[in-house]
Amino acid sequence: MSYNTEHKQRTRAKIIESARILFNRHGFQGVTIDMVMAGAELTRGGFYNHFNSKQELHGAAVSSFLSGRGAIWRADAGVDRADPPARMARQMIQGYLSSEHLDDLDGQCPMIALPSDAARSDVEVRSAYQKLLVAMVSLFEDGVGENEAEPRQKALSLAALCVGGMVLARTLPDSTLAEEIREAAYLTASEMVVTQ
Amino acid sequence: MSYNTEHKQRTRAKIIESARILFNRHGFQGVTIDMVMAGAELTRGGFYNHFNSKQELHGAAVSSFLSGRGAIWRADAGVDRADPPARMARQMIQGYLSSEHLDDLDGQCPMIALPSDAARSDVEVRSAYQKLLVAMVSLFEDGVGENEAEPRQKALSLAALCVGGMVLARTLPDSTLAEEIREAAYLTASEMVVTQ
DNA sequence: TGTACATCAGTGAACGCGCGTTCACTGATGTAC
DNA sequence: TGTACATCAGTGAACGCGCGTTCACTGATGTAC
Repeated sequence: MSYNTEHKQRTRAKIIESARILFNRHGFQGVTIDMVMAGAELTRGGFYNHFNSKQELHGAAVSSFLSGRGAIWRADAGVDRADPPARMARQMIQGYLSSEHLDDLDGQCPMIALPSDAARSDVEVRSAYQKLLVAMVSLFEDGVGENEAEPRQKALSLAALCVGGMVLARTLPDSTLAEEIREAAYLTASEMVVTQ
Repeated sequence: MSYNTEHKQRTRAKIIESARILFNRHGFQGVTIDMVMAGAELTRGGFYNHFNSKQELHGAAVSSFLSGRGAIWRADAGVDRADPPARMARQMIQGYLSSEHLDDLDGQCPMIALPSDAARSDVEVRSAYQKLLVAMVSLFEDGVGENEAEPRQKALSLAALCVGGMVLARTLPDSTLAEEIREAAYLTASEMVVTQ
C-alpha cells in the first residue's frame, strides 16, 4: 500500500480543475496534456495514472462543473435553493446573462466556452454537457411553471436564449454589439419569467 | 501571361467551398489543408498560391456563406426579399429552426457549426461571423419593427434564440431532447414575431 | 520503536504520427513575332 | 498559321514542430515483523 486513496483523489481533482479552466480559456484542442499537468503542478507522464485519454478528461472537466465551480458561481449569482423557484430562475437569468459572466473566462459555464468542441466529442462527453443543460432547464421549468401555459417550452427557450446570447456575445469582435446582444437577451429572458 | 484571371478565381472559389463544407462537418481544427484541397480536386502544395494561411481560409469560408450557400439556403426556406419584412422574418425563423437545418451538416449556418472556433479566431475571422449575425439581426429588426416597442431588443433576442437553440440541439446526445429544444425555440421565436 | 520491504504516484525521456508550411520543379496556357 | 518563349497555377516531396501516448525508472508512503 503506498499513499492512501484520498491522496490520489486530491491529485485527480487538481488535474480536473486545471483542465476545466484551461479548456474554458483555450478550447479542448487548444490545450495540451502538458499544460493541464503543469497547471496542476505535476508533470506530463503522470496523467495516464488518472485518465485513459484526453477525451476522458474532457468529460470529467465538464461533469465537475455542476457541483464544483458552478456551485460557487450560483452562490455568487444569488441562486439559492432555499428561495422560491421563480426567484431562483430570475437570479439564474441575471447571473448567466451578466457582463461579469461574459468576462469570466475561467469560471464561465462550459456550454458557452466549448459549444462546438462539445458537438464533436464522443457520447460520454456530450452526455456531460447534456446534464448541464438538463439542470438549467429544470431550474427554469420550476421557476416558470406557476402561472404559465407551456412551462417546458418556455424553460427550453430560456436555456437557448441564455446560451445563445452568451455564445454570440463571445464571438463578436465589436464589444459594443456584444454587450448589446447580451443585454437584449437578458431583458427578453427576464420578461419571459415575470409576466404572462 | 499564363491562364486568365477567371481560371484562378474559379479555383479559389472551389477551395473555399470545399473548406466551408469540411469546416461545417469537422470544425476548423478537424480539417487539414490536404482535406480541403482534395475536396477541391487539387493537391496540397497549391494552397498557398491562393491563401496565406489556414486562418485566412477560415475567414473566406465564413464570408462566402452569405452570398453563396446561404443564398441557396434562404431560397429553399422561402426567405424572399420581395416579401413584406414580417413574412421574411417568419420564414427565416421557420427555416433556421427547422429539423432540416439541424440535419444539414453541409449547408448549415456557420454560427451553428463553429461557435467556439469562431470565438478563438483572429479578428478578421470573427468579423466574418459578425457580418452573418448583423445580417440576421437586421432582417429580424425589419420584420419585427412594425408594431413593436423595442424592435432591436427583440431582433437581437431572436438571433440568440435561433443560434442558441440550434447549437444546443447539435450538442445533445439525446436526439429526442434535441428535437424538443429546437421545436421549443421555434415556437417561442414564432410567438415573438406574430404578436405584440 | 526501528528496519526491510512492497506498492504505486509521479518523473522525464522517447516514440510516432500528423499537419501547416515551404520549395524546386512541371506543364498548360497565352503572347510575340 | 506556326513556333519559340514567358508566366505562373498546380504538383508532390520534404521540413520542422507539436502533441498524445508509452515506458523504464524513482522515491515517498504505508505495512509487516
